[in-house]
Amino acid sequence: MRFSQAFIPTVKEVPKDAVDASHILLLRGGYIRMIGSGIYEMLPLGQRVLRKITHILREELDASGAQEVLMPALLPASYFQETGRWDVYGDVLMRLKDRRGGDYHLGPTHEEIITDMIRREVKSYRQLPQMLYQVQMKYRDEPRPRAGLLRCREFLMKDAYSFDTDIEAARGSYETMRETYKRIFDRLGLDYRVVEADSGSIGGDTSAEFQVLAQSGEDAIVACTNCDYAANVEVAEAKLDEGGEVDLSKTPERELVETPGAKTIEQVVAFFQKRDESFSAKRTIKSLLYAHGPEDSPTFAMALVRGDHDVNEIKLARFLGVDEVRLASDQEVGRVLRCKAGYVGPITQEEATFDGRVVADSSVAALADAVCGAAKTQYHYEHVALGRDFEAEVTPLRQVVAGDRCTECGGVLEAYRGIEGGHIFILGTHYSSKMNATFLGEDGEAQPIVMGCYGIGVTRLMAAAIEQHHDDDGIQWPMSIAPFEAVVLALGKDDEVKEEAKQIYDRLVEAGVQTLFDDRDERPGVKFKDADLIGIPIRVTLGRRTLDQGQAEMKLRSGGDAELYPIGDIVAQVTRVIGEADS
RNA sequence: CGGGGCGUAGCGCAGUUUGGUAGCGCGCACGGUUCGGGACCGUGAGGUCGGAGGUUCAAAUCCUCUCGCCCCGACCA
Repeated sequence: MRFSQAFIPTVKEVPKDAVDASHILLLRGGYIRMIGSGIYEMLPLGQRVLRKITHILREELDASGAQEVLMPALLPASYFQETGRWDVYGDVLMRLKDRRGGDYHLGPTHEEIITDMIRREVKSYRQLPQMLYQVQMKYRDEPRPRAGLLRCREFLMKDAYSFDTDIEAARGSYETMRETYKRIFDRLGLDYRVVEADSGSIGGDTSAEFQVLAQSGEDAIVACTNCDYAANVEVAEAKLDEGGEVDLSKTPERELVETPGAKTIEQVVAFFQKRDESFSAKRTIKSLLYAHGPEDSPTFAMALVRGDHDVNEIKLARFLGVDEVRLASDQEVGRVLRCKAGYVGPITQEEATFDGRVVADSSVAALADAVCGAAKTQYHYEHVALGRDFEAEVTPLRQVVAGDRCTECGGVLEAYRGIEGGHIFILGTHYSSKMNATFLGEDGEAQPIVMGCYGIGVTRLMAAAIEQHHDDDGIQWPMSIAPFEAVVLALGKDDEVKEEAKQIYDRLVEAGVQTLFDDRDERPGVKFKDADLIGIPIRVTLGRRTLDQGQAEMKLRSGGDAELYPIGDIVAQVTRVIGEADS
């Protein structure tokens, strides 16, 4: 492609509304444009990258035995109504009506549709297993689209679904996909971790996320420095804090202390540090009132963690045996405990009795002499201990943090931020039983098909790759997904230089190298800046000076110095670099 | 949904406090000089000031309503 004829509208200034590196660079490099909140156009460069990514996806999925299909994006409501997700999905579903008033929506994911496709055709165990996938736009009315392509309302996704006769076979499909995904993410040139994750509202029990490591990631994950264990902090486990008998013999009697204005752990610590400089949040108990169940008559439970820890709400909900919990409002705290939020504690005052469940993290059980809220506005207790001053059910309840010990091997856990690039699930019979997708087994009995589903956010990965591979000047694409493998710069207006550069370009194209030829009537600086911004991995530069020596220059966008080669060797050098990147 | 911010030329912004003929930089067009890291000089085109209503002799500026976008949080296969 000749740059002079290409539609690559690069921009010098940073667009006002972009904050994240990938968003800024995709906009500046002329890859994408926004036409509405969370809705983007793919310009030629962007579309080329997308095609590179989907090409890799298709190659690996086809090789694993999966077959590509294409389902509609526009869906009649009846399918989601069948499984209840028409209601469960709430505002996230992009809903619309046809001219007759019939309910429709745009597909946020396609479990129901593919299950219907299968149930209509599959009658016998002989027709299983099946693994189907598609690459298609998905629609979600996100509460808050953000960061360009990282969280959109319309986004390209590869979704795959497996159908097996029993759970063992389904596990096999899941493992196959897990390995396929690893090959895909490796080929995309991404630094990632496969982590244990929450299955969320899609249902099912076993799932893993493919997290692309990046500072700007929305997800917090931990990974063991010693073994393979890695998990989203939503579900991460850590070795329990040293249990054993807590020695209470030296713990003084509980004492009510007036702590004016000390509503946060920070303020409480500051207050007690006035008397004892060594006092820290590790000696406090943070008490939080949670609500669950119906909004109009919720049930309350109290969660206790050490002051320097955070409650893991997913663990709390699971322990309580409910779908989800939410923090009680200030009004609810006042009604239930007769004190203000900030002074909540497990030991209630006589004017209020708390009859809900009290759940404490195991680290709280290890405290022999702690400070906690007194459930009385402006007061805290000091010298309290679980088992002596109050009772609670003890369970791992807190969010795992860096420095915690791995449950598998005892190694130290490290914290990362990650971008969820892929998610694989074993769904079991969650959808097939609701939708009556059954087959006849060898014994002639009808039974529900066992399913799995596997997603990869294609547009999101395009942005994630940039979050991971860029510098101040622009993008540094991995070779496998770069819009072009090489760019040839012809410097100056010199016709001879231009002609020679054109010949290098022609020979590269002939050698099968995807090449962009910057033949524009621009000053050298502009061409260098654009080449860096767009991020093409290999840059070949020809100027008057190098031409006079019969040489051209090759430089890698990823770093290193520019090297001069005889013009006749340039093609071989470029193909060598591409070959090395492939292996 | 809660909190904060922003809508003025294609892009980035000033002008709004204190109403009085809409400006700057980049980009764009033309001419000239320049040509290995986003050149310089000159000339020029380009704006319903997000939209609607109101106050006023007069509104980008004041008032009311409304739409859109961004950030933090809540939320999120």
